[in-house]
Amino acid sequence: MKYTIQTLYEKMLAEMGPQGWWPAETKIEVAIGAILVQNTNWRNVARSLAVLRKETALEPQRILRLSKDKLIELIRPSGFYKNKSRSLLALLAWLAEEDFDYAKIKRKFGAGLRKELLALYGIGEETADVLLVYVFDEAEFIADRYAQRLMAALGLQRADSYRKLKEEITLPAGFSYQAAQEFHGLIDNFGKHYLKHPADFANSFLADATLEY
DNA sequence: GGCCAGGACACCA
DNA sequence: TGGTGTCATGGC
Repeated sequence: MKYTIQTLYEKMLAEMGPQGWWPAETKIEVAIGAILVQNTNWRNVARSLAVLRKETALEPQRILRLSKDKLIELIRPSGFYKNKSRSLLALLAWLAEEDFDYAKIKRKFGAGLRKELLALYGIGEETADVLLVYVFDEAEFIADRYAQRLMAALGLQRADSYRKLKEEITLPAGFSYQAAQEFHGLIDNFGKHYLKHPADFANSFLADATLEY
């Protein structure tokens, strides 16, 4: 079976259903989680968010007022706490410049928003795209490891790095940010179930699928 | 008990 | 540009 990005998304959604990939009540919670989850199991992130919530109610201004050592203590379960505490403060301070008004920030930077995010310490391509999709409501393709593995399994040649895949894949016109959110959740959960080992893919509903883009 | 997860950065050639 | 070492916790 041959798929386009659009029909692949529809197929995965039909087979797997909505994933509810990012468990968060607010956008600031997504932003915090996006930093903490870098190369880390979500289970560990959930621990950090729980204690962080107890201490600060996840109010960014309260987090910004924490001492460095206190912040490190709170996010410790997520690992890489030295880097992540610095990243978190950088992102929150940047968002605070516009009072966490995400629409205003979008208007301010326009198409340059991604580059602005990348300039912040600790925010690379994947985290930048995650923030664009889940915080700034933009339809971006998140070319993470699971996406790379999936697209490679579907026959895509240049899918072996974030940037290569990002250049290869363009979301269809009219693809909504909600669809981009869901697509990412579908891809990552598909990967967890069917791409842990190369042979698993053969048992999936995409076993005979190829991507025609 | 080693391996790895919902990455990014510094350093090197 | 691309490859490697480092950062760290907790589950399996």
